[in-house]
Amino acid sequence: MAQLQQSSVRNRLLASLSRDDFALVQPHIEAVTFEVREHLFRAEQTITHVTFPEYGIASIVADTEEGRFEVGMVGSEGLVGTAVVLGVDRTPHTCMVQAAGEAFRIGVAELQAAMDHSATLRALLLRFVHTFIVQVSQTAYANAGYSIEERLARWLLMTHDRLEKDDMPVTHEFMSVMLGTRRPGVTLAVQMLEGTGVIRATRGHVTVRDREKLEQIAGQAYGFAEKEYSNVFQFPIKRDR
Amino acid sequence: MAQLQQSSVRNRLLASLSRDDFALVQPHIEAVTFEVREHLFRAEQTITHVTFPEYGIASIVADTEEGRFEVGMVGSEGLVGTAVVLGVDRTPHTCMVQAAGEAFRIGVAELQAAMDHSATLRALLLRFVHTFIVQVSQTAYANAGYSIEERLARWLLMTHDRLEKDDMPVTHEFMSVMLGTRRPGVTLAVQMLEGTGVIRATRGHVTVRDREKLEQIAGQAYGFAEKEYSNVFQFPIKRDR
DNA sequence: ATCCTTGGGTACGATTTCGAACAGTGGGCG
DNA sequence: CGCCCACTGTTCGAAATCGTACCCAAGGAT
Repeated sequence: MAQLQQSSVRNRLLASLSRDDFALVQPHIEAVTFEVREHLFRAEQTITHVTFPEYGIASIVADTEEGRFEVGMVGSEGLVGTAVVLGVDRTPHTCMVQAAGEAFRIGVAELQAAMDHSATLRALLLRFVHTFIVQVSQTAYANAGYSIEERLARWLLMTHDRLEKDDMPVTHEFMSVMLGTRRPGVTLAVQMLEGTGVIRATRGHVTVRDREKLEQIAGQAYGFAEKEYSNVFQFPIKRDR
Repeated sequence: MAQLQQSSVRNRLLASLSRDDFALVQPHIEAVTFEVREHLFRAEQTITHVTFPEYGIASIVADTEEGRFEVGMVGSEGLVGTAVVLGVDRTPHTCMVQAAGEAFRIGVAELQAAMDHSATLRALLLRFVHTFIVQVSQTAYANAGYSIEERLARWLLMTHDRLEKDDMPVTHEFMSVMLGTRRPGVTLAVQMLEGTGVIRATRGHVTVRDREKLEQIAGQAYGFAEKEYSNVFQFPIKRDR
């Protein structure tokens, strides 16, 4: 494979590395593609790689005896495998692909070595972990006090932030798992959102039509994690396009 | 002040440090006491210290325009100020004392320097951050799918884990803020728990009487964060006593 | 063109929680 | 000793969500 050029990297973290830090990890990076429903790692299994998405979205879900539900999502703004960055090579969480895409990944040992070697690399990755904690805590907040419609609005916004198109291929069933509610509840919420014209829904697809109004509907359920990300990194989660 | 001996430290993280790592931070440690409702740091304000509780409990709460609610709690098993450990000196969260106690604390710059210097110190503190992420994600999980009674049971268990006595000084009002529900809902939940004999409630106090049954009531809402902690550290959150 | 699987729409009673009052009451304080 | 107030108990209608079931429709597969 031709040597990877940093300038062609879309992932915000990799793209933000200093020249030296990029040179440190570059030899160990490999390009991969991932498909919907694929698992990047499973609960309680040893994690082998840390993944930096280029396109697509990965969901971090908690697996319990009573089903799974989403605690966070990561696209090209971040990395998958925060546990590894924190020095733990397994976690009770599972990582599942929510939207197919491409990514760069690096082996656990190689990343650990690079992080031990470079304080600036370490600092960058740890700052992302901080923003991820805020994201998870906002999930907790949204689950505690917001209606299904508001939480769905939040989820659609977060997905929209991480995709290039306004059209997202998702089913009601899938969204109900992500939100931790029943499927008919999602159907009603979708209809309400569609009624106000902020989205259009067809079989297996949701299209965002009025993002601003969608943010109004989501209210405080959406926003503070995204604000924290841009505070910490000086650029927003959602890229201009 | 007489030189602090590691052997007399109760905080699990400080106590787990290697002799060398402890010597590294020891000169910068100062002992403090904290009172109920005191703030260790406030949302969006610069954090000056990282705190290692010896006794008592700190709550990490998210502050929003529509009130606050708890995303996690920390006692002598951990540290307060994960953002600093991750290289960020402010956060959108607020830290409030839930149960009065004592703690050791260290200035941000001194801790940063020590962490830069010692990979093993860094590794220990980062492992705690990992367990904290799992705790927050379990809060998200509990909020999504469990009744007030179950969530209250979880909260009481978590508090019980971090106190030395079975008696906790808390009001319904306080618990309702922590859980993000209305106060009368807590009153009902308390009565239900009291009815089955697992707790005894008096004005401003809750006493745990049957911890095992309380765990049964909490079900999956409690447990996986605690399991992860003991996985990572090889000792449980709750100390024998 | 037809089948059949998957996804979406609907219904309905049961249950939980909300929102907003208002009424007791324990115990510290003057 | 009695007042006062924070804390607890209770009520009630409204709203949201649940649990469960059944039917319809789209669109790929054969």
